[in-house]
Amino acid sequence: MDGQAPNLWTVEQVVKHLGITPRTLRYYEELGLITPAARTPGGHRLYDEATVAEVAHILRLKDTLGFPLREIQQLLAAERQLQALRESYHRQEAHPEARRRVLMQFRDVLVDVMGRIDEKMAALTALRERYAEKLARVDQRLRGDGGEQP
Amino acid sequence: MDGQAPNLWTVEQVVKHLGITPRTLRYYEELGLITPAARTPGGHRLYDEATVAEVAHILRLKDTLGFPLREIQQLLAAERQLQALRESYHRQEAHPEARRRVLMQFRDVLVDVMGRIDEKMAALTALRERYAEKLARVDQRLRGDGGEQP
DNA sequence: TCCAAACCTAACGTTGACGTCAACTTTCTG
DNA sequence: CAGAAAGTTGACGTCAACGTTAGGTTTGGA
Repeated sequence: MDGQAPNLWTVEQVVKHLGITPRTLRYYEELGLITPAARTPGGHRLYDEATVAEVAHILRLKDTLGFPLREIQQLLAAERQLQALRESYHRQEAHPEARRRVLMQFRDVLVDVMGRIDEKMAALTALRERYAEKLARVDQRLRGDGGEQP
Repeated sequence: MDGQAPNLWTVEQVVKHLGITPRTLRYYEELGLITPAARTPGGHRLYDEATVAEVAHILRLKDTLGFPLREIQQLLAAERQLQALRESYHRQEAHPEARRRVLMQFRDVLVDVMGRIDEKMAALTALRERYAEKLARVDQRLRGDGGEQP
């Protein structure tokens, strides 16, 4: 039922969209971060939108948070566990205790990540201020270029 | 004149203060990022407060901005150039044109760095929001733990 | 004075995140 | 239906940022 083709992406489309190389895609797969949604009869990888979005997310975590890929793997694992929980819930297979346990675990992961984000933001704010001050001084000296104290 | 000892730090003091290893300190020196203020008669490195602060700054740039050390080197070079300008200014050796040129160059560096900081902050804000939403949903499900829609 | 702890230089090793090449196979396009 | 372009697996190469080991020298405290 629902024979709708789920709109699959080729390797080339994904890497051009995200500005990466095929090697990166395969490396992430090798580490278990992603799994191509399908293969062509000949073995070429095909990705669905969700996986493309996940790769974009991985890149953000890596580049802006500086997380190593192994940690990102833990994070994604937790998110997937929650997703699995959501689905088991749909099928009414959720033992309330187990359900609660998974939710608490995921909560811990979330709190940890958000704490690290906040740390980064604080450090970035301090850095920004430092450079903003320097910039203000430089601009002042460039403007009133007479002979003030340095 | 002014024979005040400038309060020097040993390698051990620096690394314990900053949570790094001696190897890191030597590596940064190898790259030209820092220079120990002095050596003991026997050759042991000694650092002044300014250098310790610079190492702390390097670590922040590396960890929170994710800058590679070679780029940090450029940044520090620019800052030092400005410092040199400040000193030459004191000694009235500043050709106004050269002075202006250095100031403009440093300004460009500053604007570039601040732009990158702002990019990171924007990305971090988006990430934070994403996880905050997830956290809110999890908390809601943990609280009203009855049988709502997932 | 003696000795453990700290430090030195020089060199090779490791880890993460890919890059690159070889030798094919599949897929798209004219 | 040919040939170029894209993709496959497998393996080795690379680069940054240190870690580690070897073989000595210096230093500070009992």
